[in-house]
Amino acid sequence: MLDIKYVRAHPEVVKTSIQRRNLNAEKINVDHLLDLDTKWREAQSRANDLRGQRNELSSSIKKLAAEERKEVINKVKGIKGELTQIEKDLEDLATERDVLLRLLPNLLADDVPDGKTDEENVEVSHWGQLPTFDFEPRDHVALGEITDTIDFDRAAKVTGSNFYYLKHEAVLLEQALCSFATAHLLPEGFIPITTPDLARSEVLEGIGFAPRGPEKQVYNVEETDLSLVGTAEITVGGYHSGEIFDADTLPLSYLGFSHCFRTEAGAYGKESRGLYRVHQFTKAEMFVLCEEADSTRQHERIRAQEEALLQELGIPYRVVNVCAGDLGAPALKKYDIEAWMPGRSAYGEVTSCSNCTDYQARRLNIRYRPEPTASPKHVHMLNGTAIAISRTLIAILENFQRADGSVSIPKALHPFTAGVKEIPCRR
RNA sequence: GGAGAGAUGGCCGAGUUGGUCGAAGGCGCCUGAUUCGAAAUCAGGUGUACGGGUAACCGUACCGGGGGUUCGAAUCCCUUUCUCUCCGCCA
Repeated sequence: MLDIKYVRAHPEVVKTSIQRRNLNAEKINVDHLLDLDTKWREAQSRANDLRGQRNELSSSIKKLAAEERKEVINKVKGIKGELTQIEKDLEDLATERDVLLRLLPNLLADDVPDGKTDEENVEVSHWGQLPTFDFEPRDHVALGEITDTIDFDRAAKVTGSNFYYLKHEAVLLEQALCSFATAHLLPEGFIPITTPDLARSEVLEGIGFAPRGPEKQVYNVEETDLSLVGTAEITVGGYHSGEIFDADTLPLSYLGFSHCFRTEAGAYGKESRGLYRVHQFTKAEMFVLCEEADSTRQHERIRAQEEALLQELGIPYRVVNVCAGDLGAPALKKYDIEAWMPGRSAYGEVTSCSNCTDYQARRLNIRYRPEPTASPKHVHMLNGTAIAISRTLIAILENFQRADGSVSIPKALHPFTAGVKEIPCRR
C-alpha cells in the first residue's frame, strides 16, 4: 500500500507507475481516489467540529441543575443526529477510498525497463558456459522417469495434475539444497527460520496477495480465515507485524523455509511441463527488513547471494531486470535469475528478488525508529529466492545429465547427500 | 472440544460504583544541573494517527478488533481474535 499523503502530493508519479505497469487505469483510478479522499477529509473536519461541540456540552452537564440539564441533553441529542449521519458517510468514504488505495501498485525504480511482458525483461548479466552434449539431451521429466526420482503419474492418482512425488536421490537433493543454502547464508548473517505453511487473510493482503476472489493464487482452508502460503515471504513478512524496531537492530535478514502452494489458475500452457509450474514445492527464501536508505544496497546484496548459490552449484544463468509490465504490484524493482535448461534449450526462471520498499510494511505496520526519540518510519522489506527446490531440480537434472541417463550431483552438494554423488539410471 | 482468567503507552503496570483519564506509578529514552569525566542523585521532557495552522500550537480519534447502551465509555452489554490456567483428547 502506498502512503495516501504521497498520492496526494504526487498523483502523476503514481499514474505513471500504473500506466507503465500496463494496469487498468479505469479500474485503478487515481483521480477518483483523490476525489474520495477530499470528500473524506471534509467529512472528517465536520465530524471533528461536531464531536468537539458534543464533548464540550457533555462535560458541562454534570455541573448543571436538573432543569438546564434536560435542555442541554436535548441539544446534544440534536448534534448526535447529524454526527451519526456524518460518521456513516465518513466510514463509507474511507472504505471506498481504501479499496482503491490498496489497488495502487508500488512506485517504479528509475532503472526499471519499459515493457509489457517477460519478453521485454532486460538481461543485465550472465554467468557460466552453456553445456554441450554429444547426445540428444533429455528433459527433466524424462530424466526423472528413467532415474525413478520424480513420479508425476502416480501423484495424479492422489492429488491430480501438477503434483509429484520425489524419490531416491531427488529427496536427497531436496534436503541437500536446503542444507546447502543454510550453510552458505548463515555466515552472511541470515537467521534460519521455519514458518507455518498457512497464514491469515490479513497477512496475505499485507504482503500483496489476494486471499479470496477471482484473482487469488492461493488455496483457502475451508471454514477458516487461513490460506496455504504461496511463499515464506508471507509468513516471514507477517512475523514482525505491528512491531517497532530500534534502528541498530536493522538490517534483519532471514532465511525462511516453507512449502509453497499455488493454484496456478489459468497458468496452463507453455512452460508448464513437469516441475516448472507445480501446485506445491519447497523453497528457501531470503527476507530482509532494513532502513529506508539501505534498501537499494540490500537488493543488490540479495541478488549477489542468489548468484553465488547458482555459481557454486555450477548452473549457468542470466540475470534480467524485470520490466514494468511484468512486475508484481508490491515491487519497486525486481531481478529474475534464469537458469539454463537444456531440456527446452532456453533459460527458465529459478529465483527472483524484489525490493518492496515500504509497500508491505505499511499494511503490516512494521516500523523502526531512525533515532531513539524520532517518530517511527516504515521499514523497507525485500525478498529473494535462495533455492526453489523444484526449479533447481530441473536445472540440475538437465545440466548434469549424461548420455546413459544418469546424472552427476554438483560437488557443492556432496557434503549434504550422505555420500551419494550421482543419480543412476534405473530403467 | 469443555470451564475459568486476562488483553491498557517503547516495556512493566494502576485504573472496572461511567464524566476533571491519553490515562497514576515505575523502567527505558532525551535535555539540563552536579562532575575532570562517569556512576549515583536531582529537575524537566518523552505515544500514535488524522484534520487545521507558516509556526508556537489547536481539534478529533485511539486503552486487542468489531458492534451496542448513554448527553458522555478504558470503565456497562454483546460479539470476535489472541494469551494464560484447569479438564478432556491426541502426535
